[in-house]
Amino acid sequence: MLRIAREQLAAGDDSLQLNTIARLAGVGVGTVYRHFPDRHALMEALSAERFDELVAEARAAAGEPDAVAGLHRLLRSTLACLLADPRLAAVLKSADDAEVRTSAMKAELDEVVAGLLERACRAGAVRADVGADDLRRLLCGVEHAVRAGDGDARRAQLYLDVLVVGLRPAG
Amino acid sequence: MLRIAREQLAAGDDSLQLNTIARLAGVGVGTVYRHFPDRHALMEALSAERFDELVAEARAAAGEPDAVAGLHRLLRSTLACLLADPRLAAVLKSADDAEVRTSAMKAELDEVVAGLLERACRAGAVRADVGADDLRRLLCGVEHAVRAGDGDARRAQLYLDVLVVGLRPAG
Amino acid sequence: MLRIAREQLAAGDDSLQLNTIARLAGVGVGTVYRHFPDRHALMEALSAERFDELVAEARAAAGEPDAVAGLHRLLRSTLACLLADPRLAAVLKSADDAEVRTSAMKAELDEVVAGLLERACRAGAVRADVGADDLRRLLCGVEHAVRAGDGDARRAQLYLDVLVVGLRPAG
Amino acid sequence: MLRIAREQLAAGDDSLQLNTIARLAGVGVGTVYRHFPDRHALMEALSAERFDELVAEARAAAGEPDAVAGLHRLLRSTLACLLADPRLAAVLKSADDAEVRTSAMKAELDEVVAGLLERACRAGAVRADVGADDLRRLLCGVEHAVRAGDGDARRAQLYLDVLVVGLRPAG
DNA sequence: CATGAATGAGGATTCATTCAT
DNA sequence: GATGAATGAATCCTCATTCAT
Repeated sequence: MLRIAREQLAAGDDSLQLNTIARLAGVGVGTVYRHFPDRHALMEALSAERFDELVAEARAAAGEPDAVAGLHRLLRSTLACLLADPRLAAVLKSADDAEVRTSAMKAELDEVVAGLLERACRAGAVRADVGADDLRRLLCGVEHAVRAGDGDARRAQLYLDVLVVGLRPAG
Repeated sequence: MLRIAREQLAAGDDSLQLNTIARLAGVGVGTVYRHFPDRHALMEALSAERFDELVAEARAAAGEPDAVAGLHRLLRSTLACLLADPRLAAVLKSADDAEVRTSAMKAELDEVVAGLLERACRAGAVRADVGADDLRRLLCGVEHAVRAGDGDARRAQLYLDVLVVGLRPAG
Repeated sequence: MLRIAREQLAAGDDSLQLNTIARLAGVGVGTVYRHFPDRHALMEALSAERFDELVAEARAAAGEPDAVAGLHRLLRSTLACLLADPRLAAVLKSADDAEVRTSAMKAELDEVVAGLLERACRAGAVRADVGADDLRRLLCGVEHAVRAGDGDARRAQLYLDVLVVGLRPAG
Repeated sequence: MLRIAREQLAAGDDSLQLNTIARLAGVGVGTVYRHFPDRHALMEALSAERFDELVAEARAAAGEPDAVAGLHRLLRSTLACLLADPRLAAVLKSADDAEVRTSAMKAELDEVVAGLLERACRAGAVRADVGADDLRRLLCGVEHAVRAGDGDARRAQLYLDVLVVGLRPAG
């Protein structure tokens, strides 16, 4: 069922029609509705797996001895995740979650990132007034900027660079 | 008619239904369709005025003797415009325009910004591999980041700061 | 639902609007669309019953010992069917069918008619260069001619007569 | 204006939208409406020229010394006209005319044909119970039959043949 | 007499959602 | 719990027609 939904998205159909998914998945519409009350819930479910990967990546980055290297790794891998799955970006941005698990993962991510940020800050690589939430929003912004143009992948590196430099304490 | 559309948007209705607008404006649906073949055209029309202001601001910023000060002013005013009118941001991002005038204004803006960027680059405030198009996309990204959270206006200043610093030549 | 559609047609409304039918039938529009994707499908469904009768009649006519009498009977009964239900004539004319069943019935009809034609041909009542398809088209033509005037039923007999005579081998 | 309409029809657009014609013709919609109150009037105007040709042909056919040869010529040329211009066929079938001129031409045609028919009848080539009106309707029927299939031109000759033979006194 | 902007009834179609089986 | 037929509000858009200029 999720597989079908993913295939639909991959095929360029962003509408995520529950009816269509049900038909393609060979199950009744009601069944889909039972599992995912609305499209938002479906979206969260769709991105949950990637979200897991994202958190794992973040945790690994936070585990690096060198905080600055860890931060760079975090930024890079997070952006990669966001670009790989637009759904994930949407979930990350959205203020209200359909599933508690999503909220929990967000909190977990923020906690991990906050820890890394603090270390990076003490190392002088990041200004003090930037929090985990800011970082999330800024990364979503970069994702947005990358997506705005044609699919030129080299821009992703440039924009990420701008963010890395921009995060340094001003002066 | 545009007034009604703006009121609708102000009232939180982003759907921009041509039918509804027609009804509220007291004109026939056909009239709306005559003026704006589709929603995109309407959106461009809605933002055209602001776009004018934006270009004027950009021209003023580009006219400043100090290129760096000019650039900062450009970034600040552009972000302000984008935040003031979500439609403008959408038009700025979109790759294909409904009206030629919109494309013309985009070209004009890019030209003005490109000139300023070059000067700022020679002054050492901006890395050489960032073009007018990149700046536009990055600003849209910042707008996105600002909008992502609750309406905390102070974040706008922070994110803009990050962009300004991030644009400096790395190293 | 089909009943309502038939009533509409009987009432002189040839537009077969799916919306109207839904309303009158007391079912949702979607229901009608589920059953009949477009008007053509509805038309085929409407005429399917009569088409059955037509095929049965044709089969009976083909079963007559005297091929010539059978052919006359076939022409007479077919024309009667076409005049009784304009939908049936339309379906018979149309090149592409919505339902496979319709195509199957057409093929069946043609087969039966082709057999009878051959016998009648051998009996000297029909020229050799007229096929089942031609007969179908000619009958539709006669139907058209009958309908062209005011509803003078006597003309039907005359025009059918012209066809019968016209089918004879020239000379 | 008529030229534009004809071009539209030639291009396969049978809708004959007065608005479109006006736009393409570079005149106001009102102007079109002034000349042709409705689509029927336009259609008649469009076919008037052909109708002239048809009447001229009929007159020529009626003028032939040999009534039978004349009748055959009449049938052949009329069918050719009908096949050349679907509008003409529609006008010929329609019971009520928008313009008096159309009715006049119909009357004229019928008169000419009636005369020829009577001569052909006396010559034994046509049954007595077929009038000019019947002939018109039968020819429209043949046109219909020809059009029903793919554009196989050879069928036209066959069906016309069937009509010619069918018109002979039975027996 | 020409114009063409404005009209808005009308018709087609979709799709989220329910609920009896 | 699963099903999927039924629902019908909602939306889109067209186009014949009018009438003030």
